[in-house]
Amino acid sequence: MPEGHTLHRLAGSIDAAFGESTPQVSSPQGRFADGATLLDGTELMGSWAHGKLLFVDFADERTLYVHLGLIGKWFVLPLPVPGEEPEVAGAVRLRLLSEEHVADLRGPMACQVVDPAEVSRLVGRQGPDPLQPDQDPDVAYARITGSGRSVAELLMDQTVVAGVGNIYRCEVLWRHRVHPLRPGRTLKRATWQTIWDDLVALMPWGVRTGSIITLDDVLEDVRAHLEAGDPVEVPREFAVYQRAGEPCLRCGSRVRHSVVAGRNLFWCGNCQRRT
DNA sequence: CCTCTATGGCGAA
DNA sequence: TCGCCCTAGAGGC
Repeated sequence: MPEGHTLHRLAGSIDAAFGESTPQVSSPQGRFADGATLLDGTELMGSWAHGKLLFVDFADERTLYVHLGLIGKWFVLPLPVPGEEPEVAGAVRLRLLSEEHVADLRGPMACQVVDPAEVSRLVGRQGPDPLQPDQDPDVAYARITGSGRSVAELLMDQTVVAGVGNIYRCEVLWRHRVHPLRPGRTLKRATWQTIWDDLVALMPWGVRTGSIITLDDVLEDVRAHLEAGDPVEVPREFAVYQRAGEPCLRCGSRVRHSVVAGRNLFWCGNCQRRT
């Protein structure tokens, strides 16, 4: 699940469930025992994200920094029975518990208590985040334009753009007909601006729904349901991601696949051009 | 039961 | 470029 939208959505959930309260903090699995002890009994001020980095601010300048990595998951749920702690299932690194909510964190790549200087350092290394206001896409373009690295690689580099993962990467390149293996230096400023604007438009729907939406017809459907106040179930449909060998939704040509820098890359060999 | 995979990222070679 | 870390769920036998 974890591309940037997941973390921003989580930050919102944690804020809503635990903001300005003092949850019990524990580490049922034991691997975050010291950190849990440090935070337990401290007021949780609020939660926020930059790209794929998630922060939970506690009092006394203590911040919980979490990176889900590839397989981490954090479930924030209302208690089935208020006031009654649910049993722990699986390897729960960190649990937040209030009278009304529980939040179980499993399998994160990073889970640690950091000070404000470390927060600045971590965020300072990140590129602009399409999910936040007042971000500067030129900071990203400055790193793209001179680079011999592929556009695919650059889009996944969190120091270039923060929050884009493999799905948004593959899909947004398809949407703008950009071949993923083009060197960054061949990407025109206007094309980058279009890609950035598209991420700014698309990713909030991921935050809203909890699912990555990159197909316009899916987006229209979801928008209509939300406006009507209907419950929405977002179909897991993509243009190229994990569709190797299937026909491109735009031109019918076969979707290509290759492993680049250890990650699956998908694109249409016909309508995504190298030039 | 086992093996494989995943929307990440790090460090060693 | 590769191996490795973290976890759960799916699929094969």
